Amino acid sequence: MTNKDLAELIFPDINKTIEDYEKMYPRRTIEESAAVTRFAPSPTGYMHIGNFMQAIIDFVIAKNTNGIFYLRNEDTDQARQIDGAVELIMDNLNDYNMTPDEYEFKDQVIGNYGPYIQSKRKEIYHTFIKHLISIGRAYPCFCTKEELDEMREFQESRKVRPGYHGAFAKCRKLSIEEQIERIKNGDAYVIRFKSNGDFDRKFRFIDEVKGLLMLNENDIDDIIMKSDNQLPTYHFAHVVDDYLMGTTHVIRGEEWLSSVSKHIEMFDAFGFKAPKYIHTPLILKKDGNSTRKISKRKDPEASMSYYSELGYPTMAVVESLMTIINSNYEQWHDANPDKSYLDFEYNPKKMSSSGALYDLMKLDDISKNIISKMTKEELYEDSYKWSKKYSDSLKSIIEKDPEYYKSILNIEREQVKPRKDIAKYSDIEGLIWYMYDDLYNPTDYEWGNVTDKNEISKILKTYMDKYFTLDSEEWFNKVKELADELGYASNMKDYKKNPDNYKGNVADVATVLRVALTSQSRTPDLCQIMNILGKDRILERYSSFYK
RNA sequence: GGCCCGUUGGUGAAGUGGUUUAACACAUAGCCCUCUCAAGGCUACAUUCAUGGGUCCGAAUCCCAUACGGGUCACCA
Repeated sequence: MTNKDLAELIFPDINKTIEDYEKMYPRRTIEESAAVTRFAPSPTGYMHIGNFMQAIIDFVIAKNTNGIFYLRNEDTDQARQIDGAVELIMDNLNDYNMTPDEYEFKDQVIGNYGPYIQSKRKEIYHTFIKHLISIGRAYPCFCTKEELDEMREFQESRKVRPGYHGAFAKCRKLSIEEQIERIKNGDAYVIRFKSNGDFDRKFRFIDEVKGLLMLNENDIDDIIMKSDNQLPTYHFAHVVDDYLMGTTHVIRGEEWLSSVSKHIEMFDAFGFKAPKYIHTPLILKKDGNSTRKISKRKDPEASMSYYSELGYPTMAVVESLMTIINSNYEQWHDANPDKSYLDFEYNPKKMSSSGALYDLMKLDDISKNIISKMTKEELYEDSYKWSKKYSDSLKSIIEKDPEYYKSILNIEREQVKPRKDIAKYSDIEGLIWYMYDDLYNPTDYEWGNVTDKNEISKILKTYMDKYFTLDSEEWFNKVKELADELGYASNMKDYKKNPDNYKGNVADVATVLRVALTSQSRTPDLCQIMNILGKDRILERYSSFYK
């Protein structure tokens, strides 16, 4: 009885070899410098901002080098599967214009290195495991959960390093005859990798972000195939898939750093070259006095849906993440305002190796700048698209009269330094509602210094009778004339010199005009608002204050 | 607990032994501009790079120790 017999017993239906698969998936014919990256989420119904940041890095590296960015669905844990999770990931990637070059979605396979869904790759994994068994680098383990728990307790009580290694790896000592007999007997088993490592020995590992690391060798016999005798664990699938799919750069969270010794040993066992690794820092969150990993349960901003729902332009989210990815991005972008972030050359060595707090204030700032630079058409398109998904009220406002809506968006837009007051599309309604008669039903007027009803009436009446104009050149001069006539200072400097000579100043007069028209004390350029509203509607709103 | 990673201001950070009296951006505060607001302009904001030692003519930058924070030790990825 040999290892081959054992392998044959476990996988009788597997006839292919590793070489067969290497022929099926030949090395990619791309330039030497081209990178192949992958986004490999597990479909748990949620897109985490940290994962998304990694996807951006994957995407940028691939685009930087004329390489390939592909999506792989890591669904080896059936228990955590959530319906619709794959759709959510695809939608998210599409929303951000990050459609992968290769992927598998709804029976559609794009790319020659699939299947891109791990649960459809069983035969491949089995072939590779069969090979490992036949060369004596993997074996069946019959330990029950109880036995393993007992082992762990024992290890803890004796303060020895926990895990299935060395003398604790009971099943690696079983003879082949014994193994075969127990399998024939129907005993449940998993397949474990047989480690040759020595924990006390170190090896050099280069992480593209952190640089040279001295890590302990792995000596744990990890499970590579679960007891369903079908699906592999992450560690094994990672090695097989990234080899076969030709991944050159693996971008993943820092939490994986402690498993690289396992992965490296497995790559070695097959004689495969391991990819480059970029272990990204965690995104953190300040919680009181301490910082912690941003959490799906506690922090809504951990989910990408948070940004979609509030209506941040996708580029704002991307750019804010780019500043974390490479902090020199912002300066580069200022120097190259017309270039896409995909032209920015990502450098893992410039990435911070400590966790970063994601700053929502910064996001707002970036977003305001981006929105201020959009044309009214672009803002209209984008905000309308958003409203259709997230805001019925904004949607109906827009649909009532798209041209009117655009004219409002255009206030203080087409100028050298455009207005920056919208950070996200959910802000819009609260900024423009008073421009709509059917929404305009104010209960509170934010009057300034002038509150006397008679005075307000007088200002409004006089304005409409004698000084009204929609000509932007003339507009403010007329307001000044109005101020003069009613005893308010039209010149601020004069007013500051002798405030007692006047009832107030031209700002007070303008405030009355503004509040009586919008109920708001803070609005964009009043002349532009008046132009959009038109004389009739202005008169209608003003006349309600007449005495 | 073992192993690994990290620690520059409120935040992201630049910085790799000598024009660093520590860039830049956000936030905050003040002033200016101004019909309000949003902007914009100007100014302020770390005598100091977690702490303590050391190496050196010279250290945020190199070395050691300590402290603190994080990750990981699953048939989860």
